[in-house]
Amino acid sequence: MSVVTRFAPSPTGFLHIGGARTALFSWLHARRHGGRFILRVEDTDRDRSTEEATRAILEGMHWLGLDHDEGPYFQSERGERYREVLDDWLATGKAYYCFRTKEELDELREAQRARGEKPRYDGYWRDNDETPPEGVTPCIRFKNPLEGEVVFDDRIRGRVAVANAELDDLVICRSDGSPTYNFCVVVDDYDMGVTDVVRGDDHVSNTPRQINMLRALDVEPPNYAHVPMILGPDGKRLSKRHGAVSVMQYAEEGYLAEALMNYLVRLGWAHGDQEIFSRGEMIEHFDLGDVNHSASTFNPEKLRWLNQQYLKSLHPDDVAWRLRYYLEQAEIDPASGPHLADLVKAQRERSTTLVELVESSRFLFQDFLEWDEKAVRKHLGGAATEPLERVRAELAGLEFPEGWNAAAIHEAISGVAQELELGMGKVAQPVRVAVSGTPVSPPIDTTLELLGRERTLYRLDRAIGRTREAA
RNA sequence: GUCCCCAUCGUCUAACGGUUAGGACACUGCCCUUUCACGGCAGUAAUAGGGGUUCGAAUCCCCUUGGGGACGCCA
Repeated sequence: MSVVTRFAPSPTGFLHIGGARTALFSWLHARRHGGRFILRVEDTDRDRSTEEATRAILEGMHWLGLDHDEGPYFQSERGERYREVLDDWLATGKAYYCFRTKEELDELREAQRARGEKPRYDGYWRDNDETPPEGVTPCIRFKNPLEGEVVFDDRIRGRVAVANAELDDLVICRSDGSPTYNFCVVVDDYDMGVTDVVRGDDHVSNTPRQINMLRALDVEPPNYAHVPMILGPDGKRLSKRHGAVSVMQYAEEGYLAEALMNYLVRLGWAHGDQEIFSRGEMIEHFDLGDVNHSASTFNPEKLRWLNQQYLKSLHPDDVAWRLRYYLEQAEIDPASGPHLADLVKAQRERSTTLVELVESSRFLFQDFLEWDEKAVRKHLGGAATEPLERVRAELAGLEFPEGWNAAAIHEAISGVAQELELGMGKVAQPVRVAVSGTPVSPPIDTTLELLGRERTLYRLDRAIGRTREAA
């Protein structure tokens, strides 16, 4: 049988790291086996679901390249089908109306907790012919088996067993007529032919209930694979209300989708000692059976490292193309500076994100107004006047653009250093501070090549003004 | 509280009964060097604790401890 997996987020917020990894594993499993990957939006809770969240999730999936073969389906559009099953179960005694009010249930649970018991519905209306109380709109509950145990073989953690005595009759339809999550999942997974349910760890305890409902539907349950949670740096579970960050936030911060995917796939899964995986390699090697059993902690440092690895290995034109967006976000006109691919080649070894790359390159597009005072004191004192003037004179002799290249610039600068019997540092650093305002930039010849002749000479003049004053 | 699950360096992980317990991030040192990086080399650092099983246990079993999840007319 061909594999069918699904990702089924509830549209109550953005797509965060945890959800993205679950989606990735599910997608990978489908791709690995040449199966289909379905996207299904679980919006049965109409109060909390928003269209905006749906869009955000779709956007995140798209950015990561997690393409679906079917959907997105919306549970909110499948009401008729749910009603049909509900009516059938009611008619055949697999489900029943429950007239317990919210208040009664709260009381019940409180008392149970006080007695040290597991809080649960007491089954009062399960087999009850009493006349229903006035004015109470009932909800519908599923008749969970009272005896025996539910066993399933989790693809990730192996055999899991839960006694039916631990399970109560859960609400499958609210008193307002809307079906609930656990019920919809069961109907949908069956209708959509899902063969492998890959989902978060937090769903293990739902699984036995869902299996019981599947049995009520008279179908065999799918395979289940519960992937462990992702923890924040504090060791606490990453959730929407606790430190979870939208994947699109990473996009905004200049991370590459490839890097994030690579980071995510290695969180809870490994293939020997391999750290870098192309999309194809992930698909080729991924196996649910190799997924770890324990939760893992999100490590931003490693993500940064990976991002730089991708920055360095991707084609410069590709990176340059993506860079435009970040330049514009930083209010930099991409046309007002060096060729972007050349810029990428020069800066990617010292940038971990595209945002960083943009910031450290700003001086190549715009005149800087702020100087790094410490660097000025150190490198633009009176002693720097002569080297700077000499360099300026040499560079002024180079024609632009034919003679303006790193090799010629390097020759000019090292020539000055030799003439003045100074180390390269004594010449290059003043020049660097002069043109960038900081003590850090790519190799000075490359920096000047990227900056261009006109800007270079202007900034050298400006700096010489300062060194003279300092003298 | 009850049920379920989990446990190798600080972090991500390798090992699928026999290894000096390997790799990666981070950290430290050295090398390279016109700065910062990149890169190279080296180093610190782990099988939670206790019992079994076995010739042999990180690996299998039990207990303890610690962590997580679930216990909704949320998903």
